[in-house]
Amino acid sequence: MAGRAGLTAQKLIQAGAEMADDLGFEQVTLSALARRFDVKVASLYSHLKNSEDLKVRLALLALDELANCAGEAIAGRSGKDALFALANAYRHYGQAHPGRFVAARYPLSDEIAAASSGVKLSRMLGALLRAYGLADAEQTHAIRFLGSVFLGYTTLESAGGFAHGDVAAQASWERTLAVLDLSLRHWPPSSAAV
Amino acid sequence: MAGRAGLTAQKLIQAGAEMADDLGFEQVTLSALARRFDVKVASLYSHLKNSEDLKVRLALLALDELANCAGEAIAGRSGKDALFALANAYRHYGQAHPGRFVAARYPLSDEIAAASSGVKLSRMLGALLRAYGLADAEQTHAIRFLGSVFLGYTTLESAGGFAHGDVAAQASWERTLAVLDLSLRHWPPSSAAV
DNA sequence: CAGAATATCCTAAAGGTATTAGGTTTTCAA
DNA sequence: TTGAAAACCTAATACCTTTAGGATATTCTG
Repeated sequence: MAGRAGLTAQKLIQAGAEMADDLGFEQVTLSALARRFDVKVASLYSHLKNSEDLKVRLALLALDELANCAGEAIAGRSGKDALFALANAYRHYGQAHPGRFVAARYPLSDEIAAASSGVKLSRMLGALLRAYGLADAEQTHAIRFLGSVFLGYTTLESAGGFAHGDVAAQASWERTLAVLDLSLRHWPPSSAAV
Repeated sequence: MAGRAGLTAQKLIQAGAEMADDLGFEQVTLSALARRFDVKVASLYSHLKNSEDLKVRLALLALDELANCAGEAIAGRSGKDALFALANAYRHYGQAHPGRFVAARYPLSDEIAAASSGVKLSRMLGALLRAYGLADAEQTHAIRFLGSVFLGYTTLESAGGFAHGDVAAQASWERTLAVLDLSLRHWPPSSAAV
């Protein structure tokens, strides 16, 4: 490798991730990144395709870190224990890395999403569900349900949705986890009405 | 009123909402809006404070429409019927107005959020919950849970999260509704573990 | 090791969006 | 009718993004 600043896509993404957590995902621009490395903006195009590419790679990084955290959390656990561990890992990642967490929700194309660690997360949920003994046909539904709750709750919480300071968010979270476990243990038959 | 184009904050917001549904929320810029009305960008500053103001007002419009839809849906219903009606209204609004739906998730400051129709939605959920006979202390938790599921599910669905085309999204939604009803009917006691 | 190939970084230029500071014209009301 | 207020404009500034093409350093190769 050559050059004077020793840039790398890796370094740029990493710096972008830190910048996202510090200043917010929307503040992570090519210009800001160039300033950070004391380099001209055009120079970044040797390492990144464009601005969109930067955001996508940040999303992929965040999804990967999230999947790793979740993976470590559920290691050696199963059933309710695994469910709670994964859920807590998910939530804690969002609290520790708010910018990356927003990045993880950046819309990806179908192909890119299919190759991302998002599918790892999805598979972990599937594996975790086996302990609950759901019918095969219900697996996908349950995975979607869990994903919805995790995404929705953490989004609301990180956006200050219910940070009124009054009722403890921690208590709501615990109730949410209990409800998830209860739902999976009593998963409804496919006769549900609209 | 004077001028030649007869602009109004109202008209601008309305046009912005339509533009959001047609082209995407992120495409709704002051420039695009000015082009639409064949007016110079600077002219918009007579009606809107700035770009942020536009987005906030679009968010408020969307939240208001959403609350109205939900309100109509639950009129004359209660319990499970009301829950399903509200949930379906929420989801259908998102499908009919994808751009506005994204706008509704635009982060608002605490004061603005407190004055938005988001609180109406929240109160509707609370009213709906009464039929389930939850303890007072559990109301807030349950509202947050429902809000999380609605937000999470519709976000994932509208983002193509599980639009793989294979497993029907409608079936997952029905299962989700059934699970919500079940959860509220068997709401766990406050002894939930972490 | 010399020269070629390549990757890195730069300057320059163009195009888009946002914002502010002024003017000019239109409308409305006293 | 005339003057204030509102609507709209020109002009200028400031970012951010992207492409084109040039210069320099590194690395590969013979």
